[in-house]
Amino acid sequence: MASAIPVGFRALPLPIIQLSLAAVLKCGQSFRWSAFPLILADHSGTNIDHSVPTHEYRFCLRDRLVCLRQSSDTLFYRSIFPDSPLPPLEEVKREGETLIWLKDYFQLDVDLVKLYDEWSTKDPVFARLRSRFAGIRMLRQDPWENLVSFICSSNNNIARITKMVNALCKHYSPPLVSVPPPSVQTRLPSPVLDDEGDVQADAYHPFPPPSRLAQPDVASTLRSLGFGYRAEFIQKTAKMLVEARPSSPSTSESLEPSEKWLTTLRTTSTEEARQELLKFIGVGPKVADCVLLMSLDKREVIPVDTHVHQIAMKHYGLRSAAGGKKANMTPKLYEEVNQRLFAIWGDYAGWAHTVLFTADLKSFSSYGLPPPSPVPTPTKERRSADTFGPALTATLALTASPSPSTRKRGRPPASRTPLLSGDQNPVIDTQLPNVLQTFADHTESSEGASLADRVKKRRRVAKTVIVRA
DNA sequence: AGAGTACCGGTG
DNA sequence: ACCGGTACTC
Repeated sequence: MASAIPVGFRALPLPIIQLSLAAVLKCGQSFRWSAFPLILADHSGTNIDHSVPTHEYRFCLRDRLVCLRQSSDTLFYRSIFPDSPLPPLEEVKREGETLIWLKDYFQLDVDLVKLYDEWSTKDPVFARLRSRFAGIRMLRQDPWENLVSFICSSNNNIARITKMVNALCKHYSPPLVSVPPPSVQTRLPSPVLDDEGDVQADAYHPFPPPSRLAQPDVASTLRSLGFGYRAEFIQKTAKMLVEARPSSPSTSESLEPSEKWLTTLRTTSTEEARQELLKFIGVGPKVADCVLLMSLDKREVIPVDTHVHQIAMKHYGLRSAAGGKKANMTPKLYEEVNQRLFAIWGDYAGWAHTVLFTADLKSFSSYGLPPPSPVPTPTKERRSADTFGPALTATLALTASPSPSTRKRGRPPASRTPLLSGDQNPVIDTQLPNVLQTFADHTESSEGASLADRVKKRRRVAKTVIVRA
């Protein structure tokens, strides 16, 4: 049965193995996507029909709410604006913009299957996972939102980070639109009586700009919102950013200068960008690396936390001097883990790391069998005891990591096969010209700088930090 | 320099 | 206790 296009949506042909919304939007990259079930869970719990979307996902941008649904071979999208409905011509134009945003945000010009193939040949551990954890790719997020979100992430869990980020948006930016949740389809023809009049619309708030969070009272307010000690971090970081690049009074609608500056770090070297990020309060090695990877195009960067450390020890033969479970994450250890994993995965190591990381989330331990299926119900995030499923005790005969001087980081994109096959019917998007911004060719000249080195130097002394050549 | 500790909630 | 870390001190 040819899957019907949901009313109001447009269709983009896209195999689910290239992008699994269910996995990617809920695995701790972005914390601002909301998910709605579209189908009442049937009691058997089996035989889920993947030709029909099971969920709708929503994300609030500056000027529009983006709504997504996904079937096994199609991504459905639509936008909702404060002033909709729009004139037909205007709507076509705006949906074109949304499509461009989608391709950029999901980095759809990167062939994920090709990457999976490459990782599989290099890494038997990955090869065993790939079928169960397909479609997990790196988002290309807004750097400012990404930075704030991951300042929140320190010593924290996904559920709480999500609450915090949502509270922050609700408190510091006005609602853009209010939209009722999508209607749920029941399997049986007898419709459950839903008091149609009572369905309350959810308000969607964009992410607030730096200037809004730079105000002094923000710290105490965020504290009262449950941010803990991160409240001060956020306010101080916003203040630093705004003071370094003040907004001119006239800029109203576009990005603030500080946001634009953050985005320019996409075209700088990884090391240079990292040093800039480490200047901010509340940003240490882990958070900096998350931002580098998730919004600044540094796809080779592997953020190392205790879980990644565990994974490296369990599956990749990492035996640290200070090994053992209770080893503190020292800069030295951080670099060890980082280097070991980079040696295995190479250029897109950060992307590979995210697949493994997601696979290690308990909420994804039951992530469908091949081909990928949506996550059952958002369960609580937790690490699974036996990660990666049964029989993964393969000890790897790992070759020694390349010396720091030989390791190459940040090479230009490798695989760029277009995924989107075009020409469908009018409602379906045809292949658009590739308007996506491609990565700048930031070939590293500073290969010698090890993480251990760069972590040593601390913020505020950063003026002394010179990127080595 | 490198190790140790406090920190804000939440979870097990 | 443990935690998807960081700032600060010694």
